[in-house]
Amino acid sequence: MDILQVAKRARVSSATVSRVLNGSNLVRPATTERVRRAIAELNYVRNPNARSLRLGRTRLFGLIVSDIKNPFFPELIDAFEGMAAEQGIDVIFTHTNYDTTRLRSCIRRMVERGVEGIAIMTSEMDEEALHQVPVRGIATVLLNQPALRGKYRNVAVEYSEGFLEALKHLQSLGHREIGFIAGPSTFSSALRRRESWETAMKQLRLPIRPGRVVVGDMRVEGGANAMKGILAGGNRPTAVLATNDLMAIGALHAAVSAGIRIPKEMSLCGFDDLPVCGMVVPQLTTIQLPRYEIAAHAFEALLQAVRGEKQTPCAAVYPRLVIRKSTGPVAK
Amino acid sequence: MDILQVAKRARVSSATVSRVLNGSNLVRPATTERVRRAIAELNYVRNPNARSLRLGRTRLFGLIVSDIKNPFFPELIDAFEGMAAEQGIDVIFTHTNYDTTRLRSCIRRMVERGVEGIAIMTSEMDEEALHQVPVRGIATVLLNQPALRGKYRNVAVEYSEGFLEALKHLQSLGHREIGFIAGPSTFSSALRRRESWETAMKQLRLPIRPGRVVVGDMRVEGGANAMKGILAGGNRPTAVLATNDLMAIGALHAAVSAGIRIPKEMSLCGFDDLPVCGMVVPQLTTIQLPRYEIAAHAFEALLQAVRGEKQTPCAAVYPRLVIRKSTGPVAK
DNA sequence: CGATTTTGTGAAACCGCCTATACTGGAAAC
DNA sequence: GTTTCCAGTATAGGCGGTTTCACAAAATCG
Repeated sequence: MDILQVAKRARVSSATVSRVLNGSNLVRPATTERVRRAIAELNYVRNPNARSLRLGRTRLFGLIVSDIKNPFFPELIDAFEGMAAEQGIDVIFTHTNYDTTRLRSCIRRMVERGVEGIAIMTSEMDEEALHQVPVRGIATVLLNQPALRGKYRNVAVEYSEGFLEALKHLQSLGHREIGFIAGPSTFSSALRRRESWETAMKQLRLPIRPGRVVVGDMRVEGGANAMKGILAGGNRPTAVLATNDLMAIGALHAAVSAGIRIPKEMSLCGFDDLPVCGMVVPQLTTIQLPRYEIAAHAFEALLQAVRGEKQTPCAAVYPRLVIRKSTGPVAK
Repeated sequence: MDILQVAKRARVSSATVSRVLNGSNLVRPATTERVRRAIAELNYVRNPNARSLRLGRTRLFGLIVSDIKNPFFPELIDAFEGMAAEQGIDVIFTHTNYDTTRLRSCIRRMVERGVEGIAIMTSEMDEEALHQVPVRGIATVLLNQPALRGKYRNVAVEYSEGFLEALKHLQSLGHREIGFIAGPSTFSSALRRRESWETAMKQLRLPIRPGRVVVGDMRVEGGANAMKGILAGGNRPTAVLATNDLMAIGALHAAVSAGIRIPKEMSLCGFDDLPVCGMVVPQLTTIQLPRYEIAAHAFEALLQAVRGEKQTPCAAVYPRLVIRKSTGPVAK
């Protein structure tokens, strides 16, 4: 079922069929029509391998995420894939499970598959694994890896902005004693969020007291435990921020179990804005990570690189506060 | 950077390099070693297009889902992609947004890309769109499309089993007056769930009363409205099942807002077992759809087909009840 | 009406890899 | 010492497209 069959049926040469297929304007309308009909009649589909081989372009992007089950990623994938579809680009997709070794093999698979660009939207990173990529002229874009800025395209998340906005919101409600549920410092993103929180606290002259920062495991459980820790300590804060929504939800459970009413007796704010934030009671105030924007920037960067356009400088996205029901005026 | 460069450097012919690459055993070890070194030195990666073109095999599967943002799908994708990676198969991924037109173009893109198998895990379906696939000998597996059984491989979900188990559970708690929040009948999966519920109700001799079945839009909002409808009617049921978890959660919100305590005054049961079920208060009892199993069956079916093995008969998965905190003994 | 330009089409050369077939040199058999 | 055989390697063709270039047919012009 190749181009030659079509050519024969339309009584033209394969070259003409190819021209019709590619919308060349130097084929007579009548001929075009004949070819079109032959294509339809034979139900012909062109072979992308032959095409890519000849053209040296695959129109294929790779997308690597850490963990698709983490609700942060689906929206990102959704947006990325949608934009790709619009451009006639297919996306091959893999996930690493936060495993650097798997990241390596993912990258390798993509390179072997001949992708023209790779978006590595993982929280873990391995500079070694990246080395093989740029050598082959494959465009690469990373998520929030400022350390590698300059070498690779990067979509930066300006966490501080988000925390600043959230803290201002709490401050305006009268809160001054604010706790923080951090993540393990082995997660680069957790670490960065924690630093950004501290920066924002200092900027607003809010006190960071010992025992007010508790570490959780980034999951619901961990958030619950962290909140128990906070409640156990004396001098309870009037508001608590969490590194991510899952921990905020855990904290919510723990607080409710302890008989603390949210937001009446304590305000709570998460980070990420997962869909679940609107489903818990009370609905969770949170700092929204603009996932669509991240995907859009990443895709745009790859597209520019592939097209050989000049690269716009490193993109940044700004988290935004989403006020729901879990924050309120400080109890008198 | 082709095989010839490598051949030149290793002072052999391209044929020998190819043999080394493909693990042929008729190359002398010393030669193999020379070629290996040349490959490493040149950092050579073979061109998958040329390879696929020659071999007629792409080692590429397509995966189509309705909506990756629906938490039902990520786990499925995760499992599918994981199994594919183990087999050295890449996965190209698209989503339809429940749009039949998009399904068509998705399938088309996959066919053009030359996938060897397509898993169409969507809730919408269009038999027309499928026609082009088997013609090209591309393996296809559908999710829960009994109408097309026989023509295509199919992973069937035996909804009735799940409903039966849930209803027995409720029955054992003393419930007899059980309501149902259905989905729009335009969704084939919603329709099938509703029918299965009715079947199970009849089987257990439970009464299906008018006004007890309310339709929602499959989202949280719709569930809340449906519950309001149920509460507005007289003769309130003591337990309510929902077609999916999101609507069950909406129903939960509505019930709580109306001052009804769950599960003390009313039991509630969802369907799907999304991660969010464990995060709401009270945690939601639900019927679990075994997503990993679905993915596994689908992948296995494609793999068998591609390998030309004889097809095992149509696979089926059985939902299972997960009892949490939203169901309890009927109020006296 | 012949010369020149434009326009449409075909032949053939690739793209990088695999592999059937042909060939080589040396070991084994005679 | 020749023949036979075989492991190891090279040559060449083809997978299905695209594209350059050459050429024929039609259109334009003097």
